Amino acid sequence: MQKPGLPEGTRDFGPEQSRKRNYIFDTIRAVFIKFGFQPLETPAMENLSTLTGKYGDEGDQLLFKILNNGDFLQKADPDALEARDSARLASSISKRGLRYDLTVPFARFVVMNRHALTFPFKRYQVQPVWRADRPQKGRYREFYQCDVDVIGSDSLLYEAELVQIYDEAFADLQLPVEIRINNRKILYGIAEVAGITDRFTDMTVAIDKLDKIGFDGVRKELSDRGIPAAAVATIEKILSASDLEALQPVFAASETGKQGLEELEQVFRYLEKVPLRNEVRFDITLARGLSYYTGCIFEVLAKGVKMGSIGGGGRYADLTGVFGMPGLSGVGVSFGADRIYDVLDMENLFPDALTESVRILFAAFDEATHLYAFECVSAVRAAGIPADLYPTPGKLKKPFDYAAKCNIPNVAIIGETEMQERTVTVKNQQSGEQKSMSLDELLQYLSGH
RNA sequence: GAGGAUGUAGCUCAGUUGGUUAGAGCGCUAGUUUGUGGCACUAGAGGUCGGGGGUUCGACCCCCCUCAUUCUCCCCA
Repeated sequence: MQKPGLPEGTRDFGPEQSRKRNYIFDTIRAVFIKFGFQPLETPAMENLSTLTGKYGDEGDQLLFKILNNGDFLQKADPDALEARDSARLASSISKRGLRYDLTVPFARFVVMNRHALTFPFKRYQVQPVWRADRPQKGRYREFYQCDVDVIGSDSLLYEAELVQIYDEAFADLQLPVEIRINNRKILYGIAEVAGITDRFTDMTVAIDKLDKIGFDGVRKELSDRGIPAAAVATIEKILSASDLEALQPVFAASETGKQGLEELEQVFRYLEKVPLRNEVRFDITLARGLSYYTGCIFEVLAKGVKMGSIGGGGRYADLTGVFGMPGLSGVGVSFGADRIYDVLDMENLFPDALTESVRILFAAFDEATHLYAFECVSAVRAAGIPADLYPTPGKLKKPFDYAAKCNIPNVAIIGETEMQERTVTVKNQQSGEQKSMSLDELLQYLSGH
């Protein structure tokens, strides 16, 4: 006999967890649909050529690769095999990999189906993704993303809609969040003003850590990355500006920076027109890792909870370009369902009703009454009410025990008398109240209890 | 990729400086007037102590190796 186990960083979801997860998915999906997004599903695996080079060097290393079928070593690169060079060998023995996110497969889909799509194309996608990261708290190797993207328009209307979607979905989930927004062009403008456009990435990585390591830490990080002291001083001065207005004079010398400012102002002009239930905040230090973002970027943090971001996204001016379809701008955001689950669980924010499986359990005493009970449970089900029949007739201890453990609120007792009178005796598990009623009365009773 | 922690019953964990037959709680099964659950009581099943090697008269305990899980850093949802 072998010991059963699960691969590192993956999990089973039992009935209760699944119900809670579906609650999250359903809530988010309903908002997506309301905003006019259309469903899309893509395969778990993609050609590696589709995935590699889209997420930076680190991302490439986190891709799960799938071993080719058949006698793959026969066709393996003999030199790489001899040299034990895994990186080089991989391409000759693996041509497919598990998807790393939902955005790149979406871009591939758009390019392949451009003839059939009407732009701007709004799609949502709720599927698992896989990353060969070292698992830890709030980080898994298999996790779900709920993505919404619009492709084929550079209108800032969509940035505003996506903020609204975040706001509404988290309000529906009763989870207070802070939605942070920034613009890649503002970050580039900082680099321009500081005269270090060649060190743009180093700069963003460093200032992204501001709320974690403070100004002193950022200063050190910038210096360590070889950015001159004068530039560090300039950056620090710009970072201390907390609102958009204060940045106006700073970007007098940066066309890109100015443009970033204008974009954010436009987004806020839209948002001023609608009521929002969560805090939306401009955060100049927000950077985000993925290299394809070009305009607005977003991040969502749960308030008062120690957990990484539970959502993020941004504008990418030319994601489809690598697949041979340039000039198509897109913007999208993602909900990290598994982290949202962890936060809702920690904060006890799941609705109580989620634990209920069926409304009523039928229990009978012998073969004859069991048959009548089967008739009854079928009638209840036919009325669209979830119901169950305990499989073995006999003493009532077992079915009552079962009902208690499965959180079933009503138990119907079916005995000789009930069968004769064509009634059922229903006990409410919570109040202990018990009464006899006809089947019609039962249906009415159940729709209320 | 770097570093730490933990592996003992189905689950959560005790286990003395190394000493006879390895424990508890929960869960499970069966009972406690054969038409009534959560509670209580009684009885019972269930472990090659992650695996391999070593030290020792003797190892759950000490040493080495290995596997698995988990946490932190990097990075991310």
